[in-house]
Parts: sequence; C-alpha cells; structure tokens
Amino acid sequence: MADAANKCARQRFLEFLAQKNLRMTGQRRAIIETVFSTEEHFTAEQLLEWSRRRDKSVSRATVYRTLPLLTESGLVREMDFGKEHKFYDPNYAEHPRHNHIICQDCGKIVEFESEKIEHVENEISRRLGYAVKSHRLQITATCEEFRQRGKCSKKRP
Amino acid sequence: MADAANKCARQRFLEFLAQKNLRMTGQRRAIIETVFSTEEHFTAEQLLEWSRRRDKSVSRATVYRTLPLLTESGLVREMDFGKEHKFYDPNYAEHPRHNHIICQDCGKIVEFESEKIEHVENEISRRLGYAVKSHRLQITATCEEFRQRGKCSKKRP
DNA sequence: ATCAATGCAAATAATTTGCAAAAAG
DNA sequence: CTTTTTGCAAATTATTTGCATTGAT
Repeated sequence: MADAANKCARQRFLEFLAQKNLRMTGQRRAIIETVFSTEEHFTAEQLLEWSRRRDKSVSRATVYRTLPLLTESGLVREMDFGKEHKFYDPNYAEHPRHNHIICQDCGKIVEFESEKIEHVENEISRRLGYAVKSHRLQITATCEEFRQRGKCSKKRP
Repeated sequence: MADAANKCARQRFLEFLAQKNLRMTGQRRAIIETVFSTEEHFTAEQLLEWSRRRDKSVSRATVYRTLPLLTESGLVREMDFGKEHKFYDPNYAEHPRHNHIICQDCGKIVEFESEKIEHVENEISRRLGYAVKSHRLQITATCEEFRQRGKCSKKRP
C-alpha cells in the first residue's frame, strides 16, 4: 500500500518538475526515490547518505538544492523538533493534514489526523478574521512505556 | 495589566535563577528587563540590540548564554516560523498554553487559547497511549485585509 | 545547440566555546 | 576568597553560493 502511494508521490513530483521546466537527472532521481520510499523523517545529511547508496555521484550541494523543490511541491514538509538540525517529513503526500505526537523521553513520533481539531481551528480563525491555509500541530507527551518503566527502550542517545 | 504580569514573570525568573544557584548580574538584569517588558516575539540579535540600550556592556555571547536559561525556565519559548533565525516568545509566562495564527502574507501573528482543542488533543493522545505534556500549534492563514485588498499593509519586506 | 544542473571548494551566518579578567555572593 | 559570569575572538556547524563543466532536452 505504501508502494501505490509512493508511486503517486513520485508521479506528482515529476509533474511538479515538468510544470517548472526543470529537468530530470540521475541525481534527482536517486534523491526522489530515497525520499518517497521511506516514511521516516530525515535530515539533509541522512538524505545525502541514503541517496548516495543509490547513486554515488550525489553531492551534498545537490541534496540542499533539491530539498527546497520538495518542500515547495508540498509533498515534503520541513519540521522543527527543537533539535539542532531540521527534519523533513515525506508523509505529506499521503496525509496532507497530519499532526505529530512526540515522546518526550525517546523521541518516538506518531502521526494522526483529526477533523475535530481542524473544525475548531477553522471556527476560531474565522472569528479572528483569518482563513486557515495550513496548520502545524506538535504534541509533546510521554509514551506508555515511559510511564510504566520510567524510561523508553526506543530511546537513542 | 501587562505590568503586573511582567513583574510576576521577572519574579519567577529570579526564583528560577536562585533555585539553580545562579547569580544576578547587570547584564542579566538588562536582558530580563528587555524580555519581560515586551509582548513581541524577538530574535537573539534583536534581544542583543534592545538589551544594549539598557546596558551597553551586554555582549552577544551573554545573550546567547541567557536565552537557554529563559527557555529552560519555561517563561520564554523558542519558536520556528520557518524563517532563517529562531524567534523567542515571551508570552508563555502569562499564557502558558497559547497558540499562533500567522498571516501568510504579512506575517502578522495573533495569539489565542482553546480548551476545546486541548480537550481533543488529550483524548486522541490517551487513545494512542500518550499523556500530553505540552503542545505547539501554528495556523498559517490569510488575514481579512489580504483577502479584501490582495495584500496586507503590515507586510514588511 | 541551449540552458539547467552538477560537484567542488570557498563563503556565509547563526550560534558556541576557550580563556583570562571582572564581579557576585 | 571562591566560584560564577563576562567579553572577546576564534571555532564550529549547517547551509548556501560562484564557477567551470557536464548533461538533459
């Protein structure tokens, strides 16, 4: 099922490139394949490393030049989790409105959608004179394991 | 009313320093006064400039060393609005749970609180096995003026 | 052919840090 | 007196950019 969706995301990105008269290159192909075959959030550096496994010629500069295209297309979103570097989330192609719950201890992230929240957001915004275009909701929380054991096994240092 | 609240925020920060056996210095005093006498969001650079108006001896290093104390105290929160630098929001002392609506065009920011949203967040989190500790909600929207005139007068380039 | 895209290495920009001197408690 | 804090300047880190060359269309 991820495959069908990924094919779709890739397809959409190709259309985005075509629309802007941008060219398909081997490096871009490697980067795009990498991005849309994971559901994990990644950093620029990780994307470089993973893309290089597909095509050794991918350079850091090209990764940094491709990332803005990906975010501009709306298929990938830049995330700030308060870490030293930015993360990128490739799941906006499939779930354009999803939110995040992050475990305070281990950093494990769960994604969810909520029409109820969106409804309240729309209502409040309208009352304040705004029309919602997009939203970004991050919940910091403790996961079950943390509350039971005092620490998470998934924690990485 | 901002005064009473600000006095309170300052007070709370002093207690935070005392608790950690940290010292009050002229430079810290200038920075703290600056932070808690505005409701505006600011960058590190702006904080430096404003603090220097109160005490010329404040250095960039001290600002950068004080900022983590402010965020650690919970009275100020680091914000990512997708700009090149981080912003800091001094209004968490008075409104610990507030959210942001940002105009897509002019960047004007309105703050609001919503128990209804928090309630839904708690419910969903519980269902997923998480207990909410804090949340961060940013709505990007168009303001009334933008929709009527096609651009905002508050826009700064 | 034409112009976009690339890798490289140098440049930028925000933030952090080492250190000797100054100031707080 | 002891220990924290400071300013300075140098260091670090992520990201961006100029340029000559390569590659897509």
